Amino acid sequence: MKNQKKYWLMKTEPGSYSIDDLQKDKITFWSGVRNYQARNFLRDDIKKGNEVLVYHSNAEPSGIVGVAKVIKEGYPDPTAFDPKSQYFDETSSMKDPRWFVVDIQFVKKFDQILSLQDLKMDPMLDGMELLRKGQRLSVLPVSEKHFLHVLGQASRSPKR
DNA sequence: GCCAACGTTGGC
DNA sequence: GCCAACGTTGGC
Repeated sequence: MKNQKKYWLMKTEPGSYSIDDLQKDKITFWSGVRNYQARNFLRDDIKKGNEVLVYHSNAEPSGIVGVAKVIKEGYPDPTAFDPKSQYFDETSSMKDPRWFVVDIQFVKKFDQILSLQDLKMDPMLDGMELLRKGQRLSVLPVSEKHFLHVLGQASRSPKR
């Protein structure tokens, strides 16, 4: 069976790259992922046209801040080959690249962040990978049901 | 800054 | 292959 996952969540620390940076850049390559499970998603499973929830971690508050779309599938992470990059990895070679990236394009920034606290309190999101205790993966699959629900929550009129 | 919950490394 | 030591992530 082909892998049919279509929706993903990608974490970033807004201090290093935020949704605002993505909105400004329009397109970026999602670099610096140095975890094998996340690498496998980037290399094998994430397809052109897939949609991505952008998540701010180590933020105030942490939470989902917007949506992006995959426009180019996995290819070797150029920062792994760059000795000047903080993501440089001498064990990754051009011939046998160890780390991968995808290109994503900005789609939208939510009017209000969906904080981790909001997400945890939402019974519709029970079972969401992101909310699993100890979950540290920076690239995660999201079910269609959860993805659509998050979009719905984000487009509601702001709480006051 | 603390620390739980991971993932990775390397000795054996 | 086991597992202790170490490093990292990320909430709080």
